[in-house]
Formats: sequence, structure tokens, C-alpha cells
Amino acid sequence: MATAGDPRKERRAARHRQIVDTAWELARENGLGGVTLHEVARRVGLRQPSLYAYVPDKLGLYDAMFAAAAQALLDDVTLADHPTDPRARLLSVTTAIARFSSADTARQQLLFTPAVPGFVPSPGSFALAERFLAWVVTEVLEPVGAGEPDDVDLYSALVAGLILQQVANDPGGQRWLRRIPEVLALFLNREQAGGRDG
Amino acid sequence: MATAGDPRKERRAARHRQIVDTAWELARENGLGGVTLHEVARRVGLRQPSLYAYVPDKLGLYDAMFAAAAQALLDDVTLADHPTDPRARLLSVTTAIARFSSADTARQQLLFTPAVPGFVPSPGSFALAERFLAWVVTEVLEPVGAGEPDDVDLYSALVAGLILQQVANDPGGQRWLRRIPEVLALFLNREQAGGRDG
DNA sequence: GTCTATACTAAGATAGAC
DNA sequence: GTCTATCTTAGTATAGAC
Repeated sequence: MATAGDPRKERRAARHRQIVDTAWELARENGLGGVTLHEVARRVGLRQPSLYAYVPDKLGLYDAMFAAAAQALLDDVTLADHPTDPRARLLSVTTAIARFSSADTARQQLLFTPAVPGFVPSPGSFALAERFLAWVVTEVLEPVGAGEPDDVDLYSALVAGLILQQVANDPGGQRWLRRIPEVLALFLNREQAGGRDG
Repeated sequence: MATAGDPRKERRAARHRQIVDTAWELARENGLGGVTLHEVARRVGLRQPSLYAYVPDKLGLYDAMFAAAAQALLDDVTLADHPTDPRARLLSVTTAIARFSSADTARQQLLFTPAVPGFVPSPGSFALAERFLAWVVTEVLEPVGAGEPDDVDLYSALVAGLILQQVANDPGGQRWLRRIPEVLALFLNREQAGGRDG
């Protein structure tokens, strides 16, 4: 971003993008651990040491991958049209999140699980994820009266559970994704649950 | 099992157990990908090639780890005392499952996620996991009227979500574990949710 | 069942020329 | 910014002796 106008910076940014895209391609094929600098370089037509001009080290590549995925999630979900009715909007956004996140096992793992030992998103990358969460809270959860931290935690667990089960036990299918409306109904009825016992 | 009486088989089984335990120790320290045959061998006082007398290859070691974890989960949950009242029983068992599974990130990953590329539990190991699930269904879910496949899928997603969020965002804490009663109340009220819209 | 020895492959990272 | 060359380390796996 903000590179428009400078052709050198643009070509560099394009290369960077190509490297990250290729790394994701590899992650989809061989898992996150299957991303190697040698293979990424081979596929983009560079020698392995040349990648160090774009990325500080291996973890730096994972960080760039995280940032790209977070940005893609942000764009995919927040730039789409969603209904204005609060409940319909919640369903629409949740479906978008779940579809996007479960479409790719490696993506779900890097974004939402501690799958890569030693990897922690850099502040800049993490900020993207936080921006997304903040958007969900103000644009979707607060309108249905679920903007408190406890509500957000509950919502995130419900959605994460559906996505994880979908990815782990029925990759590419709908077995858990189709339960979204039902789970959201439970979520919205959380106050008047009125359990008789504990 | 069934090795009692034959001292040679028993010593061999003990070694096998020691190898698998050490592998889990390594997984907790360095992640599942951080388990190496060299380090396992070093810690049990053997040379790396000697491990091949106990395990066919690296994936075979992961399989043995999976089996051990599944057995431990089975023992931990099914051999404990649980209330007979159906709802209290559901809470007790769910808490046991969640506590056990979230106590160790690596365990959660190997048991419930596709974290190791290429690893698929062998039929024997998978049978342990199925036995556990069957126990949960007949001993806990059916008594609360939630024994249908759709109920089981929903329950598994709810519990998996809590465990994942706990492990991913508050390891060692209680932030999501303490929501178990609340989530179970939602689950039990799933029929009369009566959403006004979709 | 354990060892030594070794083959094989592959990875991440750096130095220094162009 | 890209290259060649290389270091360094590490891993899985096998062969064959004891």
C-alpha cells in the first residue's frame, strides 16, 4: 500500500506478494511446516538466498503470510454487502467468516491456532487481526446486543468450534457450516436460557 | 496390555511406553513438529536407529503417541466418578474432557486437528477414539436426549470451540473453560430456541 | 535388541562478487 | 537485488556386526 507512483517500489511489492502467495500455495499442499525457502524460491524463479532481500528469516515469512491472510479475511468479510437488519447481518457475516476460514486448513491453523512453534504475529500483523475483531464487535455483535467481552468470547468459541470441526473432520464439506443458523440462534437466546440446574 | 506373565514382553512394553512418553514430553516442549527420533533416543538412553525396533518409522511414532493420548483421555474421563443425574453428569464429563484436552496444546492438536501432514491414525488407534466417542454418546448425551448424530455434531463443535480458544488464546487459564456450564445450557435448550428469523 | 557407521536428503543462513 | 558458493546443522532411514 502507498507504493503507487514509485515503479521500483511497486515491482518490489509485487515480488513480495508473489513470494507470499507462493508460500501459501505450498502451505495448502504440504501443510504449514512444508513451507521451505528453497521451494518457494524455486517456484518464483529465484535462488533461495535471494528471498532474504524480501524477508528477514523463516519466521518473517510466516509473519508475512499471517498478514496477508488477515488482510484477505478483512477484505473478504468487511467489503462484502451485508444486510442491515442486525440478526440477518450476524448470519451473513458469520457465514462469510466461517466459509473463508474453513476453505483452507493451513489458513485456519496459522490465523487461529498456535500451529507454528515460535511464531508470534508481529505487532503490525496482529493489528490487522485486531482491526477485524473490532469491526465484528461494533458492526455485528453490538447491534444484536452482544458487544460485551463475555459475549465476544462466547461468540468466538462457537464460531471457532464450527470452523475447526469442519476443517478437521469434513474438509471441503458442509457438515458443520450448515449448523451456523442454529448455533447463532443459541447464541442470541443465551440470556433467557434459564437452566434449572448447574 | 495382555503382556502380563511374560517378562520379556513386559520389558519391551515398558520401553515402548517410555519412548512414547518421551516423545510427548518433547512435543510439549517444542511442538509436534519438534519431535525427532534423535532426541527421543537420546533421552531414553538409546541410539537413534534402535528406535526402529519399537516403531516402524516417524509416522508410526506419531500413531503410538495418538493411541497413548486417546487411551489416556478414555481412562481419565470414563474411569472417573460422575453424577448419575443426566445434566449434572453432562457437566461433569464435559469439564473432564475440556480440562484434559486443553491442558496440553500438542495433545489437543494431535487428537483433534490435522496438525501433522500425512498423519492418519491407524485403524487400531482410531478405534480408541471411536470407543471414547461412543461412550460419550451412550453414557452422557443420550441420557439428556441428545443422542442423534446432529446432536453429537453440535456438541462436539461447542466443546471443540471452547478447548481451541482456551489453548490458543489463554493457555493454562480458565477464560473459556469457565464458560462450560453456560454453553451446556445453550446446548440443552437447543430445541426451544425458536428463532424468529433466519 | 542394540550398536556403529553411513547414506541420503534437506533445511536455514551467511559471505562476498557482480 | 540477485547470484554462486558454502557453512552448518539436522533429520530419517538402512546395512550389517555383535
